[in-house]
Amino acid sequence: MSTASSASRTTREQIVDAADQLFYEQGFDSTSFADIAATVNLSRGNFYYHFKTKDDLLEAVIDQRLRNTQALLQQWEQQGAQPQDRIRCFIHILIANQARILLYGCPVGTLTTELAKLNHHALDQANAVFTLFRTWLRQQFQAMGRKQDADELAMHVLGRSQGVATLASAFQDEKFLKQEVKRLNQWLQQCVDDAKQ
Amino acid sequence: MSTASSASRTTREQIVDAADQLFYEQGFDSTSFADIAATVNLSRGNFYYHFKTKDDLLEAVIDQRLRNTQALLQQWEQQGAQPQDRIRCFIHILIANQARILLYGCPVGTLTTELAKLNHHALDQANAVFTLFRTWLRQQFQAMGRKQDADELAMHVLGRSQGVATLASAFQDEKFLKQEVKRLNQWLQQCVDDAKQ
DNA sequence: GTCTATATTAAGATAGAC
DNA sequence: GTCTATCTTAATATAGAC
Repeated sequence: MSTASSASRTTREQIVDAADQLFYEQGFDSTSFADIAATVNLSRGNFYYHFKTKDDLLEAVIDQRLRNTQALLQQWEQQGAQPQDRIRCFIHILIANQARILLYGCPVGTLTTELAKLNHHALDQANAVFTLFRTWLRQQFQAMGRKQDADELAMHVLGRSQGVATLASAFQDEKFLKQEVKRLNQWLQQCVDDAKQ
Repeated sequence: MSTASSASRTTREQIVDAADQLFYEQGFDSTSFADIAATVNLSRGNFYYHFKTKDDLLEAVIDQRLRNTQALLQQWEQQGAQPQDRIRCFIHILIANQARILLYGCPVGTLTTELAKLNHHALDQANAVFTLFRTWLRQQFQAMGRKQDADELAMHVLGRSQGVATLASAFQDEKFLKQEVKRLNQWLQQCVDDAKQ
């Protein structure tokens, strides 16, 4: 079996990647093994050699999302000189991922919402992706000097982003998305100015 | 067949009510006819006398939601003396429906998100509920004197509410919900003050 | 590690008696 | 208008050959 550092991905990795994308585009429940098998050119039967159940596959997908999110946050940590610059990196994902957000909403929010309705045991694991963003954002606001209300501000930014993704997707409204990103950046600048006093 | 004004609801009305609630709690796709039939004490077979397909039932549910929303907006129109008071009625549904929002999120946002992923033809109809709120909110901001950016403000309020519902549900966080309602009301007051100048 | 064939289950939908 | 019984389909999951 090849390692993660190998040039070509293992079948297992291909399955997880395909599932990750399809769960985002079609939802977890309505994505069948047949859909995934077709994407990676694999027979349905062979599927179960890699994952015993669909829930096992979901866990692998969420684990991958958790790792990818942590890598992304570390990257932003390098990119932004000031904490407010790093928070702007977060806000900017709405622009960077605009096309997919308009079509499928936020990958984190839509999955947690679906799993909550399905009463699925993997819900806590899916919510952990939100917690990664929340904790990271809180650290940035703390670094900005907002010790008292850093978590409240983190949740505010996270919530605003969720709302933008949901409505932009519902109305297929790129202009709204850009307007709200501008508003969020203005709000953030106000935070910076307030902290300076 | 009894009329809508009859004291006891028709079987059809009972089915729509049960489906309305279950689609909200469990999602449209994962709610089966068996679930609904059990709720209204009806056999699965008899179901098809009232609705030919599950999609027909969905359309009836959304139609009911559209009518209920219009009635709600008319009610708020009466309740609030000033347009800002009426907008506060809208913001206040986050508090009034808090328990259900914490468990199941926003009924409008979660349905449109699900139908978008299912590529369901009833998506436009479901989005029309959003449009009812949007148009009504826009009218209130126009009445406040914000002729130029009334629609942008309406979308902003709608988006903020969506974000609050999504995150409050994910984190089961009543405190966050209340904080954000407070912030939203403060933001609205700022709008009122700006308009007076 | 991958394949084909098949078992199992659940859900949407129909037929026909009452 | 409601019932029971049944059809059909699709999806998860398994068995066993290669």
